[in-house]
Amino acid sequence: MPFREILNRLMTPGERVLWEACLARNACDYRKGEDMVREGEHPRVLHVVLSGWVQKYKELPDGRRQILAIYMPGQLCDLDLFTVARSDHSLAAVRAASVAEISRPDACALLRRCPNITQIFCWSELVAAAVQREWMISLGQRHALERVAHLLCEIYVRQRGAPNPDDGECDFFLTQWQIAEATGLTQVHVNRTVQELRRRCGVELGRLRLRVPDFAGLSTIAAFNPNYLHFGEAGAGVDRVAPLFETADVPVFAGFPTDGDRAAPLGLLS
Amino acid sequence: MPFREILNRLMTPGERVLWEACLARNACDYRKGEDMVREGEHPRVLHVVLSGWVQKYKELPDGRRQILAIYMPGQLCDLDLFTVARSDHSLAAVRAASVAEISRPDACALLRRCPNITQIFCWSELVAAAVQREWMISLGQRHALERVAHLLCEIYVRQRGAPNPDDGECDFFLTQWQIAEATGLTQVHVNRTVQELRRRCGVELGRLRLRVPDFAGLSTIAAFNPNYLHFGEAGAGVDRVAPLFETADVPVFAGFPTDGDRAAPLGLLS
DNA sequence: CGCGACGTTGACCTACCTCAATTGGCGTGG
DNA sequence: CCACGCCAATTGAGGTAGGTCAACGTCGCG
Repeated sequence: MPFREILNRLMTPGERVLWEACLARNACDYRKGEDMVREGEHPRVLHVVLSGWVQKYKELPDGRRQILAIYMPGQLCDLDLFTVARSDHSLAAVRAASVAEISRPDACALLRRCPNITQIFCWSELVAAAVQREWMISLGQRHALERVAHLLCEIYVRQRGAPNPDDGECDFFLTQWQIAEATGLTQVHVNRTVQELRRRCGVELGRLRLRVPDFAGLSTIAAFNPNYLHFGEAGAGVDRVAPLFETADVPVFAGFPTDGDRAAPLGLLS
Repeated sequence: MPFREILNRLMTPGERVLWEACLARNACDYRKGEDMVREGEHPRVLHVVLSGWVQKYKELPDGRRQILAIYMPGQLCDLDLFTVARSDHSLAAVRAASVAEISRPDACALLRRCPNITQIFCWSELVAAAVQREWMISLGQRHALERVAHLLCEIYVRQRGAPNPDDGECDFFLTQWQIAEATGLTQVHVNRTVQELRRRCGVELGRLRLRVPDFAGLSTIAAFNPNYLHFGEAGAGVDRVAPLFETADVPVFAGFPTDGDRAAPLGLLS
């Protein structure tokens, strides 16, 4: 269930036209590893993946680097930068990638005109946060084998959808070095771990493809539970975001203080 | 710069009254470790910390547990649950804590009435995401000493504000076991690490307090850079969230397709 | 006074890291 | 079409940060 299918399902045809026109205005190509946004910069534009994958990462002063998220075609990478004076992370191409850059005014105008699009991206931002939490468990609690298996499961499911027939394949653009940066392991140890997965359930990794002949086996190793991806909830999720965007001067609940009330705050928080 | 001060600065007095009235409607007390929301449950209410700390966590089938975030008084713990059919994480008291539970209808009504409050919490959700990213670097890249030092720095700064006079103290409600669950280490190793920090820069931890006689030293060990907390940007940040909430039927940009246009989508995304 | 929760210590172990060299595939230029 | 060079994957040997297990100390509280 690739993200762009979700978008197609959630946008009206009219919205889709506006959205794609917006994307078409300014597309950029990046080479492998090239930075699109660097930590500390003032963000000027929003980035939407058109083709290839994009990585969000952060690095320590001494060069250690952690990949924080992977974005696939259709995904908006940095809604958060909309609201922040200087970026607290970097964005780079995983390998050759094409990315639409949307200027702030264009984005504002579009979102203002299509509240539904705003809601879709707010919702997808929440899903991205859920994915981050799942990565935190990997980094903090899972062993190397589980970590790598879990990453493969996630990437597979994000492209092919949840309950899958065994044996299938999908794109896979990360090098073993990048897997290492995403999982907090060493490139060498990732290599050994991948070999172990090959041995145990026939996973094939290479030539930019991932083949999974035994998804059940792989997801058992990973203790993979796809709920956190919130598939199948997209429509309902977006609807539930809606209340945040409605404004009305309604009474909040019975006995509620009115705006005229200028009583001192209760000082509840201690 | 505790979160509740930020709230006070950003809300109008009128909003503050409404907000606190909302909090006052239903306050609950929890004991140490008691769950407020369990993974997989359908979330019914939003939780705002009144006193004590709250932890967001997730656990693996075999019981390994990762603390994902710590919430302090004034913070809304689970805006994301607003939009989700079943929670993908759990919420529990770090130790005895008092928490306001806001029903969905109340929350909708309040947010509808005070868009500014919605914006404040959307912004704070973005900051929470930034904190999560910083934790990911800890989990993936930092050594034990750096990890624990970084956690202490964060907790200290979140309570006392950014540039601090050396020597100060603050609340500290985590046990060493909980520090271990947050940092992905072992309780035993956390103990040894804390002792090392005591030796190196005189940190004192105990009796629910954290004393930091040499913050500069501690933050050097941690390579702590407080930018990710986005202090001092709260007001501007909230203003920048605003465009997401404005609706208008404006032309998006020159040459933009109109709603009448029902041309097929461009098929840009590949 | 006794119990339970936290913190502390020691001995031993292993999952993963480091360093370093080698192999294989692929795109490019001759 | 081949040769070169680059990038990614692989292999080996040896080291260490941090884990495991188990016991003991200490503080606060009922």
